[in-house]
Amino acid sequence: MNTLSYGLLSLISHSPLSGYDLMLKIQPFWPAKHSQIYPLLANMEKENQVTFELVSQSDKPDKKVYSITAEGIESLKLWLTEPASDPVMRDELMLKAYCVSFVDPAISRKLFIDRLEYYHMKLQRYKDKIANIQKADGLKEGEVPSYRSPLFGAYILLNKALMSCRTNIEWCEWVLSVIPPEEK
Amino acid sequence: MNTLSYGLLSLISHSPLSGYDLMLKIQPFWPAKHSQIYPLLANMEKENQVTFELVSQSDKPDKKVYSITAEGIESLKLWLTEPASDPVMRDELMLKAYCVSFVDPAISRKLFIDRLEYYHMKLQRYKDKIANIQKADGLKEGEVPSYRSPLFGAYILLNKALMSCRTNIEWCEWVLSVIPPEEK
DNA sequence: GAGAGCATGTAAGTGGTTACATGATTCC
DNA sequence: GGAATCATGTAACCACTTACATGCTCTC
Repeated sequence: MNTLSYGLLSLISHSPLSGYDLMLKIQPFWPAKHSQIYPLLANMEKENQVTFELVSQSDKPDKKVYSITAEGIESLKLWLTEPASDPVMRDELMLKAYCVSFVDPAISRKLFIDRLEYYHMKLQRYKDKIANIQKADGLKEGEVPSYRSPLFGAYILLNKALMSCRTNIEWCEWVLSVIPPEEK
Repeated sequence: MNTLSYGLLSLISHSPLSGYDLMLKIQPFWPAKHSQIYPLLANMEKENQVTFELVSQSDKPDKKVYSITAEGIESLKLWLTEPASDPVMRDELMLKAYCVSFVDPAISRKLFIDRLEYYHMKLQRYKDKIANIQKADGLKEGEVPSYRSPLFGAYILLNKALMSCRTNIEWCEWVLSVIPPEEK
């Protein structure tokens, strides 16, 4: 059971999901490819943390839908009592930013303009998701789901994503404002 | 030449550094252990991206101090013209946050209190560093080094670190304000 | 019929961590 | 003498990515 396994278990704990669904859902919090996820699910099934059910679909291929077991819930609770390890952020733009002085402002600006676009795209997606949660829980704007609501976790996470995204946008715009517009 | 190699090259481009120094300096932007860095430096030396000089020290063990070559500078410039790959963030706290509802508020609170302390520590370190840069470049509070200054990159990066840190602190405090204080 | 999305898996290779190994120097 | 920091390296292992492989279903 590594960190990604616990992450998958977290998602499954809220509602049964297929490996494919898990792969899509976990991206914002812990990027992982399907090739990493499927073997972990098989292991967790062997260790009775999850069970699966084969679900036939008429409009799509069949799938394995995983559910958490009582044993899995206990593992999750135990894991939550342990301190979280330090966050790891790896961003090539940070490395490039360190030596932008070597190249023309136009080249530097492009890096930050691209990144700005990336964050604007993310921002819109997070906004949509948070609106969905509020609709699902019948909440008004800015109202927070109750601590015991299964949506509480998703809500605080989306807020974090939203806040980080806005900060990143602010930073990119500031950097663009301090890079000279042109140079020959 | 992978991303970490270019990151090392970025740092070396500003001033000659030993493998040990590089290991310490690159942590905030691209965490890496010495065991990963030393072999990459040896490779880059073989490919004439960097050269090293053995420096004897009286108060400390001898070291290899690496400098960038003309060829290395060209590689850096070329790398800067390529778009930066998407940032990767992996934070165990995000996964735990998703299922905090399963445990008592006291256990959840601890996770965020610990993280808050972590970010406060970081914040102080970044503040100190930014003050050092402004002193080194003879700048006033809020004044930005010129684009061509070798400190420009470090300055914008430290600002990013500072802003992100503050946003994370804000988020942790908000989460603590929406987790009920106790429960029996 | 081709392409895109859904769905699951394995194999090979790279990136990154932990552990092993050594040794100098300084401070307590 | 022991612990901490500086300094460099290798080996084994785990995490992660890319590529290979297969097949269903829907839309154009």
